[in-house]
Amino acid sequence: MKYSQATDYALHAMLNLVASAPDKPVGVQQLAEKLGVSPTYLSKLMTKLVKAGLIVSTPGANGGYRLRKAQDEISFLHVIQAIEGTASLLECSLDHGDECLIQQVVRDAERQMEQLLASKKLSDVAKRLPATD
Amino acid sequence: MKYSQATDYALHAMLNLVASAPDKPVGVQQLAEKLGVSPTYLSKLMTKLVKAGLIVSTPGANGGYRLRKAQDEISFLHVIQAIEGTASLLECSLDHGDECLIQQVVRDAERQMEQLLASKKLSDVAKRLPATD
DNA sequence: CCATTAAGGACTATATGTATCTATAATAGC
DNA sequence: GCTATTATAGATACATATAGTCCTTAATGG
Repeated sequence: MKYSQATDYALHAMLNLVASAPDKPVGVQQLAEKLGVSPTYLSKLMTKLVKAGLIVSTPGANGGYRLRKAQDEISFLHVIQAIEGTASLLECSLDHGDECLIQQVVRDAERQMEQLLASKKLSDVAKRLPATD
Repeated sequence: MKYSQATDYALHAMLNLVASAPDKPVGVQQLAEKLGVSPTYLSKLMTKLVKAGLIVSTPGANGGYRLRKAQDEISFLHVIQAIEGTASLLECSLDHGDECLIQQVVRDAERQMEQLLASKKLSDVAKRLPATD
């Protein structure tokens, strides 16, 4: 089980936005160049982040993306779920009367992980960053 | 991000083995019937569990599968990793000098989840089971 | 020897992830 | 209003992973 590569791109793109001036939008071109991804592909991922309410986009000349909220209000979980979705890790395929005990265990574990990912904000990592990332 | 359906099958199959007599092997036919999966497909999953050292198989008449260790020594993590593998949740695609901070956060969260999954044994669920599962 | 059962290889189908290209819409600056 | 710039959306293509089938081989018990 792995996160998609898109999630990795998205997280790095978000950190780039954090490192940029908060008032000046960053274009997908610049972002794509830093991450070494194709602009058109990254563009789709950015759109997902927009729809998730994490960033805002402004089209047109001098347009681009910027954070919608403060960097200490955006968690890793926010970004990850914007890309990966919020589906549960394990869906029981059987139908044994009540709730599946196996499913419950896995969901507990999942919640544990999500709790940590929700507590980690972009600012936690950004403050330990050099110039690029 | 989701576990494959195969993981769900494997976990349920293991619990079935736990619920069965410890000396008498259970055939893939019976297991498949209970889980509602095709025997040939389930067979491949069982083989993975064998190779992971969780169960032993005996071919031939009256053959089948049985646990290799006690049920309180087999964790959810064992079963899950036997099917899903042990690859890390997020692999950083960039090469920024030192270790990627994003990756570190995700790995911490992953470890958190694995720790809980490792602490949950088959016996923890088995003792709260009715007849079937 | 024969019936039974697991293991393994080849193969197919479907879904998902990773893109690319083109067209459309919105915005800033002139 | 015109033009350049930039995000959005749709169609398409390709690779990989998942889910599943079928057939053959090997091992075991009676």
